Order: sequence, then structure tokens, then C-alpha cells
Amino acid sequence: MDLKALETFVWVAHLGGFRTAADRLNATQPAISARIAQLEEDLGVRLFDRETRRVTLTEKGLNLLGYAERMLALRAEMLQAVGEKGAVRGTIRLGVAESIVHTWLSRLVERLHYLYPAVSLEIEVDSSTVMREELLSHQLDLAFLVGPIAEPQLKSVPLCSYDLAWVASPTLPLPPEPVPLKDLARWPIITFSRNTQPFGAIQDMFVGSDMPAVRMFGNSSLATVVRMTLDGIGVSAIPSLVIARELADGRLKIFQAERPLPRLDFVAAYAKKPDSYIAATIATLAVEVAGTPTAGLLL
Amino acid sequence: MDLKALETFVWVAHLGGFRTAADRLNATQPAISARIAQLEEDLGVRLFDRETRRVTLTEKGLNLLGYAERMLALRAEMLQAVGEKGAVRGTIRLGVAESIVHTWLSRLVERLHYLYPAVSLEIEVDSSTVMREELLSHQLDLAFLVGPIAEPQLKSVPLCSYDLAWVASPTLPLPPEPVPLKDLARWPIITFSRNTQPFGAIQDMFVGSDMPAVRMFGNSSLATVVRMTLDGIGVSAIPSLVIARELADGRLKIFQAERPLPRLDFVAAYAKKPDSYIAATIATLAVEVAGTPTAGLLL
DNA sequence: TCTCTCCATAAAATAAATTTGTGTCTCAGT
DNA sequence: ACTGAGACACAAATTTATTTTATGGAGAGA
Repeated sequence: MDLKALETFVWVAHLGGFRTAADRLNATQPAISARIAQLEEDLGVRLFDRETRRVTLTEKGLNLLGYAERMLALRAEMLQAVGEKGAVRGTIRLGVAESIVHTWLSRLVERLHYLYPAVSLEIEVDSSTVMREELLSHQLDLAFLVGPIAEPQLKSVPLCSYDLAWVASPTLPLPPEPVPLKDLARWPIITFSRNTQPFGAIQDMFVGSDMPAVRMFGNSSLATVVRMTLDGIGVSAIPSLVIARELADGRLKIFQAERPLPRLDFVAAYAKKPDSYIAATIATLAVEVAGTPTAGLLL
Repeated sequence: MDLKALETFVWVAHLGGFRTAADRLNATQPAISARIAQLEEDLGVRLFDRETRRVTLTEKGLNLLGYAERMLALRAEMLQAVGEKGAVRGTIRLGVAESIVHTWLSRLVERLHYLYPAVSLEIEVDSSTVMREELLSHQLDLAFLVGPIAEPQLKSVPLCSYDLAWVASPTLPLPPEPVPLKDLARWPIITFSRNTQPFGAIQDMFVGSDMPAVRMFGNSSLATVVRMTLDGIGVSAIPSLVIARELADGRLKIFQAERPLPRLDFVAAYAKKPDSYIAATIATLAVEVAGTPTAGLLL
């Protein structure tokens, strides 16, 4: 009756499958099968109903889940309390919004590695919408995304707030500021991809009978947005911090438009599981790092 | 960071040595060394000071002990809650007073084996005094002995109360009852060994300037006491229940003396550790078994 | 029906833990 | 001092567990 078996059990229960749990735990599917089989044999009880497309907890299994989580939480607390920092071990799946990759993520990674050398990260860059789902389905342990977070299963702490700016190449023949929306609409608007908050906000600006049709180029890569803007393909709406360098050497410029852009409020979010000790710790670290003034400097 | 390692740690801490812990856990001393070394490495912390003749907990170790015990208690609770009976596994070191061996012990063993087939017992028969010490030093998990128990570290529950009777062979030329003490003193008094409650109580009866010197034959084996009494070597003071057969067929008889003998109140006692689940369970079973009227029948 | 996904199972390969056999150190008792 | 017993550390070999690789079967969906 191993802790490893209990941990496996918890992940299978959360993810609803042996295979996905295997991926999450960096093991093969038969290894997971063996651990669960062992646990079931030790307890003399069936823990999962193997249905065709997913496994579900039996009543006994549901009962065990509570204990198993308390057990793992206790272990985490114990490690924190009596172990040295290096004793905090594990792999955390972290989802990060791209803006943050371009600002302070590397500093966080550095600091984390310094403080907790045995914690490793698997970083995934994606849109806040996707990451929210992945948090809920336990595919991610922690994410830095655009808030606010409404889901009660998730805990979130504010990280930083970035302003979104209208940006264009100086070569673009913009009319005098503030640029009216109908003039703006002459160029494609390049920004975050569809299904993001800024994309929707901009789209909403152009709703109305007297408004011109607007072409929007949603892009999942901020670097590409910057590239396209530099090339004068259109105007863009991105956090000013991520183009600090381009602004400084004059290759891009910020302009005011008829309508200002909303701010982006980033938060760190993680599932409220009893064993989210490490995630909570990293979230705290992130608050520190994101709050530091130098955080805005690019790379 | 295994539960087995934590369990080992707890036993080493309680017993104050690797070797004794090894004996307790049915393992070799290097195995224990390895487990502790592993735990220390995982935590990055030294848990024991290896002094010359014993090991003592470091501050960190003391800190860990609390967590480890909570962890083991949680495991036991979990097994009890979600596992089937057969999932309750383990070896319990049980100390038993000989009177109980002769009355209801076998029924308890039978019942335990039926209810919890995976629990095994290591039974030791000894005097209550010795067993009390062994409970305190964690060499025994549970004992059935003569109460009451004053030690606050021990929990005890009443089991049964046996009367102690003056017994002699019918061939012994006893004066009319109640036999005065000074007549009694003509024969050796055969009873439990020195350092037992009855031995002391009888000795006390003969304290006083006008009292005759008494010869007392303390014996650690009740069977031997019975044998010697049958042979007419002297009178004895033993629980009447253990000689039910001899009384029935007239080979021994009970007589009244000037001073009555005290009762023997047996209790089940175990250390108040958080992981004493199984011991507590067996104690409860013992209460049932000892309370059953048929308990008095021999074998 | 065919295929895809998902879990179970068996055998082989790794990895871990245990035992066996010594070594060292210290204290207690000559 | 010297010696012996007791207690833990260490190393090599063995045993035991766990994991992987490879494959089979069963059900859902096209």
C-alpha cells in the first residue's frame, strides 16, 4: 500500500483513464494498470468500473479518493515542514499565456530552479480559454492566464496587469490621432487569436450598423503578430511591454485610437485540490516575480 | 518516500535502535539502515544522531515523527474504512497473562483469525509487571494483564475479573475452615511468581511480629503450580477458573482461610499511539470474548 | 464491418530492496 | 590496557518488485 499507488489512483480518478494518467505520470499504461490492480488487491475491493471509453470510480473508490488526497496532502505538508527545499520534488504542468513568456516567465523559472531545484516544469503555451479547460480537467496543475477566474473549483491570485496598446509601424500612413475607428478599419487588425478576450473586445468595437467591416487577423503567436506589424501588414493590439525593444528603437510606435483598449489582468490559477502545495508555492513565487518592476523588460 | 520507510522510522524512533526495530519488523539491521538512509536522503535532513549505544531523534526527526504517525494513522483508518476485513494486515505482538491463556485466549485467537485473517499474532506469556514495561518500551503492542494501569501513556479497558481461591489437594490435612493464617503457614504457599500482585498480597498477610514465617513458592508457570498442588506439596492461591476440571473431579478443593484473597482484575492495555488501530480492535474483540459467560471453561 | 481507443495480460528487461558477510567504533568489565 | 559484546555502516550478491515491450480483446463510432 504504497504512496505511489495512491498518487496513481488519484490521477486516474481525476483524469478518468489509465492512459491519460500514464501520460501525466510519465509512465506506461501497463504500469498504471499494475499499480491500480495492486491497490485493488491489497484492499480487496474494486476501485474503478472499467467502462468502454472511460473508467469511473466505484463507491468504494470514491470513498478512498478522500483518504488518498488527504494522504498526499499530508505528505506534501510533511516535505515542506521537515525536508530541506531540495526535498520538494515533482513535475508541475504549467500553462502560460504568451505575453508572460515574453515578459517575466524566464525569471520565474530561474528563481524556481534556484529555490526548489528538484521541481521540474512542463510548460505549455496556449490561450487562456484552452488553459482554463485544461485546469478544470487536471491536465494542467497551474496556469498564468487572463482573469478573472469565475470557476469555484479553481483558486486564483492576481499576478500583473498589462495595458494593451494600438501599435503600428511608423511607415503606416495613419491619420492624426486619435484615429477614428472607421480609419482604423482600413487595415487588418492583428492581435491574439480568436476565442481570446482582446479579440472579442476589438470585434465588439466594430459592431453597429454604421461601422465598417473590419478584417481581423487572429494569431496564436505573439512573435508573429509583432513580425507582421513590423512588416506593415496592419495595425495590432498587443501589450506594450512585449514590444519594449521595438518601441525604443523606433521600429514600432504606439498610437491612440478613438476607442481605448482594455487592460489584461493576469492571474495564477490552480485546482483546489488538497495536494496543490507545489502549485500554490509556485503561484506565490510568480506573484513576487511578476510584481517586481523590472518584470517589464523584454528578455 | 515510502510508507514503509516512515513506518520503519517510527519504530526506530520508539525503540531507540536499528537492531531492535529490525527485530520488530522482521527484517535485518542493514535493511533498516538502508530505509532510514533513504529517508534521510530524500528529505535532505539527518533524522537520527547515531550515538554509541543508541540512536536519538534530531530536532528534524522529532518534527517528522508527528507527521509520520499521523500518516500511519491515516493509512490504518483508510484500510478500516474502504478495505475489506482481509485488508487489515499486520503482526501484533501480544503479551498475555497465563491465567488468560488457560481461559479464553484460544477463543480470541480463533475469532480474530476468522474476522481478520491477515492479522497475525506473536504471543508472549509473561508476568504483568514485565509486560507493563514492555508495553511502555513498545516491545509489545497489546497485553492482557492484571490492572489497574496507572501509566498515562497506556490505554486500558477492563476485560474480566477472576477470583483467587485458596486451593489444596483433598489429601492435605487441613484444619477446619476458615483456616487460620498460622496453620496455613505450615505448608508452602504456591502461587504466581515474585513481583506479581497476588504474591505480594499474600506476603503482606504474613507481615507482623506475631505472624509465622511463611514459605512461598513463586512459580511462573500456572501449570506447574497446579501440578505441585495436586502433588500435595502445599496450598496454592490461584484463580479458581483455571482449575475447573480438577475441582469437578475432586482432585483439588477450594477452602476458606482466615483472610480472603484479592480478586484479579484483568485489562487489555496498549500504547496510546496514533497507529494503534489494530491493537484497539483486538482489545475490543477481547472484551467481547472475555465477557462471554462460557469464557470460564477450561480449554 | 472496420477501425480506433482503451485496458488487460504475458514475458522480458530493469530497477530496487534485502540478505549475507564484514568492518569499525565505543563502552563495560576484567 | 585489553578484550568482548553490542550497535551501526558498508559492499557484493541475491532475491523481489516494477516497468517496459509486445500483443490481444472488447466496445463505440464511422
